[in-house]
Amino acid sequence: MPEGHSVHRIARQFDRNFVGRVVTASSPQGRFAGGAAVLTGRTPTRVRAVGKQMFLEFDSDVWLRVHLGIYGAWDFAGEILLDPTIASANGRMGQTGQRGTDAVFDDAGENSLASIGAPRRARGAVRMSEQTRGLDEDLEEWPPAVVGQVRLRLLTETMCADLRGPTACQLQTPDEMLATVASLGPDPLVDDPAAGEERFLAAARRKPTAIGQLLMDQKVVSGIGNVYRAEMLFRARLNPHTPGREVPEDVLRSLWRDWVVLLPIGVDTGQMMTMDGLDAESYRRAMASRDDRHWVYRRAGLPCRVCGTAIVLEEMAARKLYWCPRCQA
DNA sequence: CATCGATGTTGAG
DNA sequence: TCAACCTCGATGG
Repeated sequence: MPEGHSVHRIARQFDRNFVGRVVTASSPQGRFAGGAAVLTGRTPTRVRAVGKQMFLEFDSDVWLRVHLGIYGAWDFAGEILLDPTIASANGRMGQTGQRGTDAVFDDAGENSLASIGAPRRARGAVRMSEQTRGLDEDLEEWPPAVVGQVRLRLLTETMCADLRGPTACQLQTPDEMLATVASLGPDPLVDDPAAGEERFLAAARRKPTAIGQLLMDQKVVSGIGNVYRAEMLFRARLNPHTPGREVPEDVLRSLWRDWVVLLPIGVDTGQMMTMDGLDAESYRRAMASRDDRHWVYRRAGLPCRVCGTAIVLEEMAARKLYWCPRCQA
């Protein structure tokens, strides 16, 4: 489920909490036992996020590549050092350095600092109920009990990161990591924006493929998923079926520049906020509820926020596509 | 309790 | 084009 913004947020958490600290790695589920054995005793040295993929380097010259796919998520627990550059949507950002309680039990779902990736609303709720029953803080387990299917657990003295449900979790050599990165389209937070714009333009122009599919193609541009795709097309008032080669160059450039704007907002807020020009009350509502956050995504049959026409839902390349047939005619 | 669906990608046919 | 992958919260009976 995570689009590019989530991966950059996760990378920042690893940079803050794991880089420079020796880890113990394990695969409670067993499906990454070999990789965990290789990582144990090593120290993360740096982290890269490109599009929807994260690369964590360990000494020496071992890279962990993780792609969360549609189900994956990282759960963090322990004395989480919050990254000062990212905010928590529910305002608990300021409560740093606490084990368990606030950060872990944050129930903000996709916005939670404790769980980034697929929404994990109930996880926090479950533990909340235990706490409500009077769970003594001293009895909190460390390391935390494994819950569910954990592919990879990375443990430092103070932090625990559990990876579950990834599409990809593998070790790479430096060359393999570089080859993977080279296969990906430009990412506004990795590439120089001007250079990225040219790369995007070169990959999208002259293509017979619908722009709605090109935006989802990670070789064309990195990090855009189904939500940002639909929203960016609406913001550009562009028909999703327009072949890339028929999209005017200045419109293609504006699509890239819109991604340059939207991605950092997503990284900073933890939400795919794609509406702008809102008054204070509308903005508050949009940040509070996903139903009020988007122009067209998940709004099938509802009136377009601009023209009132019913939002269309159709399948494009086996993914749900939402758009306004009037605004995006 | 069973079934469905999701912010994704790969590879077979 | 479509099934498979993989996890779990939401939904419905």
